[in-house]
Amino acid sequence: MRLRFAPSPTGALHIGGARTALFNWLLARHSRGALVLRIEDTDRERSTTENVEQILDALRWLDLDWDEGPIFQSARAARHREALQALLDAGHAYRSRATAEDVKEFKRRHGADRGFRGEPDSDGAVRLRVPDEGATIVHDAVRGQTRFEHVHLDDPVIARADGSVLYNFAVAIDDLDARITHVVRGEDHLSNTPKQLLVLEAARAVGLGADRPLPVYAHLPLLHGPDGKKLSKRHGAASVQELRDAGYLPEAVRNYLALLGWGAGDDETVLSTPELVERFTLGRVSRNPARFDETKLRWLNGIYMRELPIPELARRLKAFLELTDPTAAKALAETETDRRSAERPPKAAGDRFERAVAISREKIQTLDDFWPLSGFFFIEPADDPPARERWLGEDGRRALSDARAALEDLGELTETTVAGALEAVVARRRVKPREVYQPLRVAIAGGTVSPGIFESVALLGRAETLRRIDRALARA
RNA sequence: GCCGCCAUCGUCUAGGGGACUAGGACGCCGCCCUCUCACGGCGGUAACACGGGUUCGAAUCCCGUUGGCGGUACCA
Repeated sequence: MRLRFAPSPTGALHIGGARTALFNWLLARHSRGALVLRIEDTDRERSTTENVEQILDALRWLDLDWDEGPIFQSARAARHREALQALLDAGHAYRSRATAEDVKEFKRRHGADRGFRGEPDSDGAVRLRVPDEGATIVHDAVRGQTRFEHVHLDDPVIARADGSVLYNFAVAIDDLDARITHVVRGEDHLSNTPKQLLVLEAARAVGLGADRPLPVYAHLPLLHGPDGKKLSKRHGAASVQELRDAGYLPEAVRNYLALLGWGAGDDETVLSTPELVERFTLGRVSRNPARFDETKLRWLNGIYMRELPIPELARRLKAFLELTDPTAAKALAETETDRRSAERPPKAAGDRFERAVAISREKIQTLDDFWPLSGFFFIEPADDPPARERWLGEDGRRALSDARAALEDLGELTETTVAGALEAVVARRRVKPREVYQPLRVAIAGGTVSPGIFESVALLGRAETLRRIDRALARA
Protein backbone atom coordinates (compact mmCIF):
# COMPACT_ATOMS: atom_id res chain seq x y z
CA MET A 1 0.00 0.00 0.00
CA ARG A 2 1.11 3.51 -0.74
CA LEU A 3 -0.61 6.06 1.42
CA ARG A 4 -0.40 9.76 1.93
CA PHE A 5 -1.14 12.33 4.53
CA ALA A 6 -1.79 15.69 2.95
CA PRO A 7 -2.43 18.49 5.41
CA SER A 8 -3.03 22.05 4.37
CA PRO A 9 -0.79 24.45 6.29
CA THR A 10 -3.52 26.94 7.08
CA GLY A 11 -3.31 26.39 10.82
CA ALA A 12 -2.07 24.04 13.52
CA LEU A 13 -2.58 20.31 13.15
CA HIS A 14 -5.97 19.64 14.63
CA ILE A 15 -7.01 16.49 16.36
CA GLY A 16 -9.03 15.35 13.39
CA GLY A 17 -5.99 15.81 11.17
CA ALA A 18 -3.85 13.92 13.66
CA ARG A 19 -6.32 11.05 13.59
CA THR A 20 -6.17 11.00 9.78
CA ALA A 21 -2.37 11.02 9.93
CA LEU A 22 -2.41 8.19 12.46
CA PHE A 23 -4.73 6.00 10.41
CA ASN A 24 -2.62 6.47 7.31
CA TRP A 25 0.52 5.76 9.28
CA LEU A 26 -0.94 2.62 10.86
CA LEU A 27 -2.02 1.36 7.47
CA ALA A 28 1.38 2.06 5.96
CA ARG A 29 3.20 0.30 8.77
CA HIS A 30 0.73 -2.57 8.94
CA SER A 31 1.08 -3.23 5.23
CA ARG A 32 4.81 -2.51 5.21
CA GLY A 33 3.99 0.03 2.55
CA ALA A 34 4.94 3.67 2.30
CA LEU A 35 3.58 6.90 3.69
CA VAL A 36 3.99 10.04 1.65
CA LEU A 37 3.75 13.41 3.35
CA ARG A 38 2.42 16.14 1.12
CA ILE A 39 1.85 19.75 2.05
CA GLU A 40 -1.16 21.13 0.22
CA ASP A 41 -0.19 24.74 -0.07
CA THR A 42 -1.83 25.77 -3.31
CA ASP A 43 -3.67 28.47 -1.40
CA ARG A 44 -0.70 30.78 -1.06
CA GLU A 45 -2.76 33.35 0.80
CA ARG A 46 -3.39 31.15 3.79
CA SER A 47 -0.40 28.82 3.78
CA THR A 48 2.54 29.81 5.93
CA THR A 49 5.90 28.27 6.72
CA GLU A 50 5.14 28.63 10.43
CA ASN A 51 2.14 26.40 9.98
CA VAL A 52 4.20 23.88 8.06
CA GLU A 53 6.72 23.77 10.90
CA GLN A 54 3.97 23.41 13.43
CA ILE A 55 2.45 20.49 11.58
CA LEU A 56 5.79 18.74 11.23
CA ASP A 57 6.43 19.34 14.93
CA ALA A 58 3.11 17.81 15.81
CA LEU A 59 3.78 14.74 13.69
CA ARG A 60 7.22 14.33 15.25
CA TRP A 61 5.79 14.67 18.72
CA LEU A 62 3.24 12.00 17.90
CA ASP A 63 6.15 9.95 16.59
CA LEU A 64 4.47 9.41 13.24
CA ASP A 65 7.19 9.24 10.62
CA TRP A 66 6.89 9.32 6.86
CA ASP A 67 8.82 7.68 4.08
CA GLU A 68 8.65 10.29 1.34
CA GLY A 69 8.38 14.03 1.38
CA PRO A 70 7.38 16.45 2.55
CA ILE A 71 6.36 17.23 -1.00
CA PHE A 72 5.18 20.80 -1.37
CA GLN A 73 2.30 21.02 -3.76
CA SER A 74 3.34 24.53 -4.69
CA ALA A 75 6.66 23.18 -5.93
CA ARG A 76 4.86 21.07 -8.47
CA ALA A 77 3.26 23.99 -10.28
CA ALA A 78 5.07 23.26 -13.55
CA ARG A 79 3.85 19.70 -13.60
CA HIS A 80 0.34 20.86 -12.81
CA ARG A 81 0.38 23.34 -15.67
CA GLU A 82 1.58 20.69 -18.04
CA ALA A 83 -1.21 18.31 -17.04
CA LEU A 84 -3.72 21.12 -17.19
CA GLN A 85 -2.64 22.03 -20.70
CA ALA A 86 -3.00 18.42 -21.79
CA LEU A 87 -6.60 18.40 -20.57
CA LEU A 88 -7.25 21.72 -22.24
CA ASP A 89 -5.78 20.52 -25.53
CA ALA A 90 -7.86 17.37 -25.50
CA GLY A 91 -11.04 19.25 -24.70
CA HIS A 92 -11.57 17.68 -21.29
CA ALA A 93 -11.31 21.14 -19.82
CA TYR A 94 -12.06 24.61 -21.11
CA ARG A 95 -11.54 28.22 -20.17
CA SER A 96 -14.55 30.06 -18.93
CA ARG A 97 -15.26 33.57 -17.72
CA ALA A 98 -18.32 32.40 -15.85
CA THR A 99 -18.45 33.66 -12.27
CA ALA A 100 -20.05 32.13 -9.21
CA GLU A 101 -22.97 34.45 -9.90
CA ASP A 102 -23.29 33.13 -13.44
CA VAL A 103 -23.40 29.59 -12.08
CA LYS A 104 -26.17 30.50 -9.65
CA GLU A 105 -28.09 32.21 -12.40
CA PHE A 106 -27.68 29.16 -14.63
CA LYS A 107 -29.19 26.96 -11.94
CA ARG A 108 -32.03 29.36 -11.33
CA ARG A 109 -32.92 29.15 -14.99
CA HIS A 110 -32.47 25.42 -15.44
CA GLY A 111 -33.63 24.12 -12.08
CA ALA A 112 -31.78 22.03 -9.56
CA ASP A 113 -31.55 18.99 -11.78
CA ARG A 114 -28.97 20.45 -14.03
CA GLY A 115 -25.36 21.12 -13.13
CA PHE A 116 -23.59 24.12 -14.57
CA ARG A 117 -22.06 23.63 -18.02
CA GLY A 118 -20.17 26.57 -19.49
CA GLU A 119 -19.28 27.66 -22.98
CA PRO A 120 -15.59 27.82 -23.83
CA ASP A 121 -14.12 31.31 -23.76
CA SER A 122 -10.73 32.48 -24.97
CA ASP A 123 -9.59 33.16 -21.42
CA GLY A 124 -10.75 32.90 -17.81
CA ALA A 125 -10.63 30.15 -15.22
CA VAL A 126 -10.31 26.54 -16.30
CA ARG A 127 -13.27 24.25 -15.77
CA LEU A 128 -13.34 20.52 -16.08
CA ARG A 129 -15.97 19.25 -18.48
CA VAL A 130 -18.30 16.88 -16.66
CA PRO A 131 -20.26 14.47 -18.88
CA ASP A 132 -23.94 15.32 -19.05
CA GLU A 133 -25.06 11.74 -18.72
CA GLY A 134 -24.22 9.03 -16.28
CA ALA A 135 -22.73 9.10 -12.85
CA THR A 136 -19.43 8.75 -11.06
CA ILE A 137 -19.43 6.04 -8.49
CA VAL A 138 -17.10 6.30 -5.54
CA HIS A 139 -16.07 2.91 -4.25
CA ASP A 140 -15.29 3.65 -0.67
CA ALA A 141 -13.50 1.09 1.46
CA VAL A 142 -15.46 2.00 4.56
CA ARG A 143 -18.76 3.18 3.10
CA GLY A 144 -19.35 1.04 0.07
CA GLN A 145 -20.58 2.64 -3.14
CA THR A 146 -21.81 6.18 -3.40
CA ARG A 147 -23.30 7.37 -6.65
CA PHE A 148 -22.94 10.96 -7.81
CA GLU A 149 -25.16 11.78 -10.80
CA HIS A 150 -23.41 13.98 -13.32
CA VAL A 151 -26.51 16.11 -13.75
CA HIS A 152 -26.01 17.28 -10.18
CA LEU A 153 -22.38 18.20 -10.66
CA ASP A 154 -21.28 21.63 -11.86
CA ASP A 155 -18.25 21.78 -14.12
CA PRO A 156 -15.69 22.40 -11.37
CA VAL A 157 -13.09 25.13 -11.64
CA ILE A 158 -9.73 23.37 -11.61
CA ALA A 159 -7.43 26.34 -12.23
CA ARG A 160 -7.58 30.08 -11.68
CA ALA A 161 -7.55 32.52 -14.57
CA ASP A 162 -3.82 32.99 -13.96
CA GLY A 163 -3.25 29.32 -14.58
CA SER A 164 -2.51 28.27 -11.01
CA VAL A 165 -4.31 25.06 -10.22
CA LEU A 166 -6.89 24.43 -7.51
CA TYR A 167 -7.13 21.76 -4.89
CA ASN A 168 -9.27 19.17 -6.64
CA PHE A 169 -7.00 19.18 -9.63
CA ALA A 170 -3.67 19.26 -7.81
CA VAL A 171 -4.68 16.46 -5.47
CA ALA A 172 -5.71 14.15 -8.28
CA ILE A 173 -2.51 14.75 -10.24
CA ASP A 174 -0.31 14.44 -7.17
CA ASP A 175 -1.97 11.21 -6.05
CA LEU A 176 -1.51 9.89 -9.55
CA ASP A 177 2.15 10.88 -9.80
CA ALA A 178 2.95 9.59 -6.34
CA ARG A 179 1.33 6.29 -7.26
CA ILE A 180 -0.91 6.46 -4.24
CA THR A 181 -2.94 3.28 -3.88
CA HIS A 182 -5.14 4.29 -0.96
CA VAL A 183 -6.53 7.72 -0.25
CA VAL A 184 -7.58 7.80 3.39
CA ARG A 185 -8.97 11.10 4.60
CA GLY A 186 -11.87 12.75 6.40
CA GLU A 187 -15.44 12.34 5.32
CA ASP A 188 -15.61 16.03 4.47
CA HIS A 189 -13.79 15.06 1.28
CA LEU A 190 -16.35 12.54 0.13
CA SER A 191 -18.12 15.00 -2.12
CA ASN A 192 -14.78 16.08 -3.60
CA THR A 193 -14.03 12.56 -4.64
CA PRO A 194 -16.17 12.42 -7.79
CA LYS A 195 -14.49 15.61 -9.00
CA GLN A 196 -11.07 14.10 -8.41
CA LEU A 197 -12.12 10.88 -10.05
CA LEU A 198 -13.27 12.86 -13.07
CA VAL A 199 -9.91 14.65 -13.22
CA LEU A 200 -8.16 11.31 -12.96
CA GLU A 201 -10.24 9.85 -15.77
CA ALA A 202 -9.55 12.83 -17.98
CA ALA A 203 -5.83 12.63 -17.18
CA ARG A 204 -5.73 8.95 -18.04
CA ALA A 205 -7.62 9.64 -21.25
CA VAL A 206 -4.79 11.91 -22.35
CA GLY A 207 -2.20 9.35 -21.39
CA LEU A 208 -1.23 10.44 -17.91
CA GLY A 209 -0.86 7.44 -15.66
CA ALA A 210 -3.10 5.35 -17.86
CA ASP A 211 -1.21 2.25 -16.76
CA ARG A 212 -2.12 2.70 -13.13
CA PRO A 213 -5.27 1.65 -11.31
CA LEU A 214 -7.33 4.34 -9.62
CA PRO A 215 -6.66 4.67 -5.93
CA VAL A 216 -8.97 3.09 -3.40
CA TYR A 217 -10.73 5.74 -1.36
CA ALA A 218 -11.62 5.50 2.29
CA HIS A 219 -13.40 8.31 4.09
CA LEU A 220 -13.11 8.43 7.83
CA PRO A 221 -15.97 9.57 10.03
CA LEU A 222 -15.55 13.12 11.27
CA LEU A 223 -14.53 14.00 14.79
CA HIS A 224 -16.67 16.33 16.86
CA GLY A 225 -16.41 18.02 20.23
CA PRO A 226 -18.13 16.66 23.36
CA ASP A 227 -21.26 18.59 22.43
CA GLY A 228 -21.41 17.13 18.94
CA LYS A 229 -20.38 20.41 17.37
CA LYS A 230 -17.21 21.12 15.55
CA LEU A 231 -14.13 20.57 17.68
CA SER A 232 -12.77 23.90 18.89
CA LYS A 233 -10.75 25.52 21.64
CA ARG A 234 -13.94 25.87 23.61
CA HIS A 235 -13.74 22.11 24.23
CA GLY A 236 -10.27 22.21 25.72
CA ALA A 237 -7.60 20.83 23.47
CA ALA A 238 -8.31 21.06 19.76
CA SER A 239 -4.80 20.83 18.35
CA VAL A 240 -1.96 18.40 18.88
CA GLN A 241 0.11 21.15 20.50
CA GLU A 242 -2.62 21.70 23.04
CA LEU A 243 -2.70 18.01 23.83
CA ARG A 244 1.04 18.05 24.41
CA ASP A 245 0.81 21.13 26.61
CA ALA A 246 -2.00 19.55 28.61
CA GLY A 247 0.46 16.84 29.64
CA TYR A 248 -0.61 13.87 27.56
CA LEU A 249 1.81 11.21 26.41
CA PRO A 250 2.04 10.69 22.65
CA GLU A 251 1.57 6.94 23.00
CA ALA A 252 -1.63 7.50 24.94
CA VAL A 253 -2.85 9.98 22.35
CA ARG A 254 -2.14 7.47 19.60
CA ASN A 255 -4.03 4.78 21.45
CA TYR A 256 -7.00 7.02 22.14
CA LEU A 257 -7.17 8.48 18.63
CA ALA A 258 -7.03 5.01 17.11
CA LEU A 259 -10.16 4.15 19.06
CA LEU A 260 -12.07 7.01 17.49
CA GLY A 261 -13.59 5.45 14.43
CA TRP A 262 -11.84 2.14 14.74
CA GLY A 263 -12.02 -0.81 17.10
CA ALA A 264 -9.93 -3.92 17.37
CA GLY A 265 -13.07 -6.03 17.26
CA ASP A 266 -12.59 -7.73 20.58
CA ASP A 267 -12.94 -5.85 23.82
CA GLU A 268 -9.41 -4.49 24.01
CA THR A 269 -9.08 -0.78 24.66
CA VAL A 270 -5.51 -0.47 25.85
CA LEU A 271 -3.47 -1.13 22.75
CA SER A 272 0.19 -0.24 22.45
CA THR A 273 1.37 1.26 19.20
CA PRO A 274 2.92 -2.03 18.01
CA GLU A 275 -0.37 -3.75 18.74
CA LEU A 276 -2.22 -1.08 16.80
CA VAL A 277 0.11 -1.54 13.86
CA GLU A 278 -0.40 -5.27 14.05
CA ARG A 279 -4.18 -5.12 14.19
CA PHE A 280 -5.21 -2.06 12.23
CA THR A 281 -7.23 -2.64 9.06
CA LEU A 282 -9.50 -0.45 6.97
CA GLY A 283 -12.22 -3.05 7.17
CA ARG A 284 -12.83 -2.28 10.81
CA VAL A 285 -13.11 1.47 10.41
CA SER A 286 -16.47 2.76 11.56
CA ARG A 287 -18.89 4.88 9.56
CA ASN A 288 -20.20 6.84 12.54
CA PRO A 289 -18.87 10.21 13.54
CA ALA A 290 -17.19 10.19 16.94
CA ARG A 291 -16.88 12.73 19.70
CA PHE A 292 -13.54 13.61 21.15
CA ASP A 293 -13.96 13.13 24.89
CA GLU A 294 -10.97 14.03 27.00
CA THR A 295 -12.16 11.99 29.99
CA LYS A 296 -11.25 8.71 28.42
CA LEU A 297 -7.99 10.08 27.14
CA ARG A 298 -7.10 11.10 30.70
CA TRP A 299 -7.79 7.60 31.93
CA LEU A 300 -5.70 6.04 29.19
CA ASN A 301 -2.92 8.53 29.81
CA GLY A 302 -2.84 7.53 33.47
CA ILE A 303 -2.37 3.92 32.46
CA TYR A 304 0.52 4.77 30.16
CA MET A 305 2.15 6.94 32.82
CA ARG A 306 2.03 4.06 35.28
CA GLU A 307 3.51 1.67 32.75
CA LEU A 308 6.52 3.87 32.04
CA PRO A 309 9.71 3.03 33.96
CA ILE A 310 10.30 5.65 36.65
CA PRO A 311 13.48 7.13 35.11
CA GLU A 312 11.74 7.51 31.78
CA LEU A 313 8.68 9.10 33.34
CA ALA A 314 10.96 11.42 35.30
CA ARG A 315 12.75 12.40 32.12
CA ARG A 316 9.50 13.24 30.38
CA LEU A 317 8.17 15.09 33.37
CA LYS A 318 11.27 17.21 33.50
CA ALA A 319 11.08 18.01 29.80
CA PHE A 320 7.42 18.87 30.19
CA LEU A 321 8.02 21.22 33.09
CA GLU A 322 10.88 22.90 31.27
CA LEU A 323 8.48 23.57 28.43
CA THR A 324 5.46 24.71 30.40
CA ASP A 325 6.46 25.86 33.88
CA PRO A 326 9.53 28.08 34.27
CA THR A 327 9.13 28.24 38.05
CA ALA A 328 9.10 24.50 38.41
CA ALA A 329 11.96 24.08 35.96
CA LYS A 330 14.07 26.55 37.91
CA ALA A 331 13.34 24.83 41.22
CA LEU A 332 14.34 21.49 39.76
CA ALA A 333 17.53 22.92 38.32
CA GLU A 334 18.45 24.26 41.75
CA THR A 335 17.79 20.87 43.27
CA GLU A 336 20.34 19.45 40.88
CA THR A 337 22.83 22.10 41.89
CA ASP A 338 22.31 21.18 45.53
CA ARG A 339 22.95 17.63 44.66
CA ARG A 340 26.28 18.50 43.14
CA SER A 341 27.25 20.52 46.19
CA ALA A 342 27.51 17.12 47.90
CA GLU A 343 25.90 18.19 51.11
CA ARG A 344 24.07 14.89 51.18
CA PRO A 345 24.98 11.39 50.05
CA PRO A 346 25.00 11.59 46.23
CA LYS A 347 22.85 8.55 45.71
CA ALA A 348 19.93 9.68 47.82
CA ALA A 349 20.11 13.20 46.48
CA GLY A 350 20.48 12.07 42.91
CA ASP A 351 17.30 10.11 43.14
CA ARG A 352 15.32 12.88 44.71
CA PHE A 353 13.27 13.82 41.68
CA GLU A 354 12.81 10.23 40.63
CA ARG A 355 11.67 9.33 44.11
CA ALA A 356 9.13 12.12 44.02
CA VAL A 357 7.93 10.76 40.68
CA ALA A 358 7.77 7.24 42.06
CA ILE A 359 5.53 8.15 44.96
CA SER A 360 3.33 10.45 42.85
CA ARG A 361 2.62 8.54 39.72
CA GLU A 362 -0.28 6.43 40.84
CA LYS A 363 -2.04 9.62 41.81
CA ILE A 364 -1.75 11.54 38.58
CA GLN A 365 -3.16 11.12 35.10
CA THR A 366 -1.22 13.69 33.10
CA LEU A 367 2.23 15.23 33.23
CA ASP A 368 0.49 18.43 34.18
CA ASP A 369 -0.87 16.86 37.36
CA PHE A 370 2.56 16.26 38.86
CA TRP A 371 3.65 19.68 39.98
CA PRO A 372 0.44 20.70 41.76
CA LEU A 373 0.61 17.45 43.71
CA SER A 374 4.31 17.18 44.43
CA GLY A 375 5.88 20.54 43.74
CA PHE A 376 6.09 21.03 47.51
CA PHE A 377 9.10 18.73 47.61
CA PHE A 378 11.03 21.36 45.70
CA ILE A 379 9.48 24.68 46.59
CA GLU A 380 7.79 26.24 49.56
CA PRO A 381 4.24 24.81 49.79
CA ALA A 382 1.31 27.04 48.96
CA ASP A 383 -0.82 28.31 51.79
CA ASP A 384 -4.27 26.74 52.07
CA PRO A 385 -6.27 28.58 54.75
CA PRO A 386 -9.29 26.24 54.77
CA ALA A 387 -6.97 23.26 55.19
CA ARG A 388 -5.18 25.00 58.04
CA GLU A 389 -8.42 25.82 59.79
CA ARG A 390 -9.70 22.32 59.43
CA TRP A 391 -6.56 20.46 60.53
CA LEU A 392 -4.40 22.81 62.53
CA GLY A 393 -6.73 23.66 65.34
CA GLU A 394 -5.86 22.89 68.93
CA ASP A 395 -5.97 19.09 68.56
CA GLY A 396 -4.20 19.22 65.27
CA ARG A 397 -1.35 21.27 66.65
CA ARG A 398 -0.94 18.97 69.61
CA ALA A 399 -0.77 16.02 67.24
CA LEU A 400 1.68 17.91 65.11
CA SER A 401 3.92 18.63 68.09
CA ASP A 402 3.92 14.97 69.01
CA ALA A 403 4.76 14.04 65.45
CA ARG A 404 7.55 16.56 65.47
CA ALA A 405 9.07 15.11 68.61
CA ALA A 406 8.83 11.58 67.28
CA LEU A 407 10.55 12.53 64.05
CA GLU A 408 13.22 14.53 65.77
CA ASP A 409 14.21 11.58 67.91
CA LEU A 410 14.23 9.14 65.04
CA GLY A 411 17.42 7.67 63.66
CA GLU A 412 17.52 7.43 59.91
CA LEU A 413 14.36 8.64 58.15
CA THR A 414 13.03 5.99 55.81
CA GLU A 415 9.49 5.18 54.83
CA THR A 416 9.55 2.33 57.34
CA THR A 417 11.01 4.19 60.30
CA VAL A 418 8.74 7.17 59.71
CA ALA A 419 5.74 4.89 59.56
CA GLY A 420 6.76 3.27 62.83
CA ALA A 421 7.27 6.58 64.58
CA LEU A 422 4.04 8.13 63.39
CA GLU A 423 1.98 5.02 64.09
CA ALA A 424 3.31 5.15 67.62
CA VAL A 425 2.09 8.74 67.91
CA VAL A 426 -1.35 7.67 66.71
CA ALA A 427 -1.45 4.83 69.23
CA ARG A 428 -0.32 7.04 72.07
CA ARG A 429 -2.88 9.71 71.32
CA ARG A 430 -5.65 7.13 70.85
CA VAL A 431 -7.00 8.92 67.78
CA LYS A 432 -7.80 7.97 64.25
CA PRO A 433 -4.69 7.95 62.06
CA ARG A 434 -5.89 10.89 60.03
CA GLU A 435 -5.95 13.07 63.16
CA VAL A 436 -2.18 12.91 63.08
CA TYR A 437 -1.46 12.48 59.41
CA GLN A 438 -3.62 15.29 58.06
CA PRO A 439 -2.16 18.04 60.26
CA LEU A 440 1.28 16.81 59.29
CA ARG A 441 0.30 16.74 55.64
CA VAL A 442 -0.99 20.29 55.76
CA ALA A 443 2.19 21.40 57.50
CA ILE A 444 4.60 19.91 55.01
CA ALA A 445 2.60 19.88 51.76
CA GLY A 446 0.41 22.89 52.26
CA GLY A 447 -2.88 21.14 51.51
CA THR A 448 -4.84 18.03 52.27
CA VAL A 449 -3.72 16.03 49.26
CA SER A 450 -0.26 14.66 48.71
CA PRO A 451 1.60 11.41 48.13
CA GLY A 452 1.66 9.01 51.07
CA ILE A 453 2.65 10.80 54.24
CA PHE A 454 5.42 8.38 55.28
CA GLU A 455 7.06 8.49 51.88
CA SER A 456 6.64 12.25 51.74
CA VAL A 457 8.33 12.84 55.09
CA ALA A 458 11.13 10.45 54.26
CA LEU A 459 11.75 12.21 50.96
CA LEU A 460 11.52 15.73 52.33
CA GLY A 461 14.12 14.92 54.96
CA ARG A 462 14.26 15.65 58.62
CA ALA A 463 15.55 19.19 58.58
CA GLU A 464 13.01 20.48 56.07
CA THR A 465 10.14 18.54 57.64
CA LEU A 466 10.86 19.94 61.09
CA ARG A 467 11.25 23.42 59.67
CA ARG A 468 7.86 23.26 58.02
CA ILE A 469 6.24 21.84 61.12
CA ASP A 470 7.68 24.67 63.19
CA ARG A 471 6.49 27.22 60.74
CA ALA A 472 2.99 25.72 60.74
CA LEU A 473 2.92 25.70 64.52
CA ALA A 474 4.06 29.30 64.66
CA ARG A 475 1.56 30.45 62.09
CA ALA A 476 -1.51 28.57 63.21
C1' G B 1 -32.68 25.00 -1.26
C1' C B 2 -29.83 21.08 -3.71
C1' C B 3 -26.30 16.78 -3.36
C1' G B 4 -24.32 13.29 -0.04
C1' C B 5 -22.95 10.66 4.59
C1' C B 6 -24.52 8.88 9.37
C1' A B 7 -28.03 6.90 13.32
C1' U B 8 -26.80 0.88 19.67
C1' C B 9 -25.92 3.09 27.02
C1' G B 10 -24.07 10.35 28.67
C1' U B 11 -19.24 9.06 25.55
C1' C B 12 -16.14 5.37 22.50
C1' U B 13 -17.86 0.88 20.71
C1' A B 14 -19.22 -5.00 19.99
C1' G B 15 -23.09 -6.74 17.02
C1' G B 16 -23.54 -7.99 10.09
C1' G B 17 -31.59 -12.48 10.66
C1' G B 18 -32.33 -16.73 15.62
C1' A B 19 -26.20 -17.38 20.07
C1' C B 20 -29.38 -10.51 22.69
C1' U B 21 -32.91 -11.24 29.40
C1' A B 22 -28.11 -6.38 23.67
C1' G B 23 -21.45 -7.49 25.43
C1' G B 24 -16.90 -4.41 26.70
C1' A B 25 -14.40 0.33 27.98
C1' C B 26 -14.67 5.54 29.96
C1' G B 27 -17.82 8.32 33.14
C1' C B 28 -21.26 8.11 37.18
C1' C B 29 -23.13 5.52 41.85
C1' G B 30 -22.22 1.90 45.89
C1' C B 31 -18.99 -1.43 48.57
C1' C B 32 -13.94 -3.25 49.73
C1' C B 33 -8.77 -1.62 50.38
C1' U B 34 -7.00 3.02 52.90
C1' C B 35 -3.17 8.41 56.28
C1' U B 36 -5.45 12.39 52.03
C1' C B 37 -5.95 11.75 46.92
C1' A B 38 -5.41 8.02 43.90
C1' C B 39 -4.35 2.98 42.26
C1' G B 40 -6.52 -1.79 42.55
C1' G B 41 -10.79 -5.22 43.39
C1' C B 42 -16.12 -6.22 43.41
C1' G B 43 -21.09 -4.77 42.23
C1' G B 44 -24.67 -1.40 39.99
C1' U B 45 -26.94 2.49 36.60
C1' A B 46 -27.63 3.13 31.42
C1' A B 47 -28.83 2.23 24.64
C1' C B 48 -30.90 -0.58 19.55
C1' A B 49 -34.28 7.54 17.17
C1' C B 50 -39.45 6.87 15.17
C1' G B 51 -42.97 4.57 11.63
C1' G B 52 -43.89 1.13 8.01
C1' G B 53 -42.54 -3.21 5.48
C1' U B 54 -39.71 -8.24 4.28
C1' U B 55 -39.40 -12.76 7.33
C1' C B 56 -41.62 -18.22 11.14
C1' G B 57 -38.18 -14.63 13.44
C1' A B 58 -35.00 -8.04 12.94
C1' A B 59 -30.51 -4.03 16.72
C1' U B 60 -29.15 -6.61 12.27
C1' C B 61 -32.34 -6.34 5.37
C1' C B 62 -35.69 -2.52 2.51
C1' C B 63 -38.55 2.16 2.39
C1' G B 64 -40.06 6.59 4.70
C1' U B 65 -39.83 10.24 8.71
C1' U B 66 -37.00 12.77 12.16
C1' G B 67 -32.39 14.25 13.77
C1' G B 68 -27.03 15.09 13.36
C1' C B 69 -23.08 16.12 10.11
C1' G B 70 -20.47 17.23 5.47
C1' G B 71 -20.38 19.55 0.68
C1' U B 72 -22.44 23.15 -2.44
C1' A B 73 -15.55 28.86 -3.61
C1' C B 74 -11.13 31.27 -9.34
C1' C B 75 -10.39 27.62 -0.16
C1' A B 76 -8.25 23.12 1.20
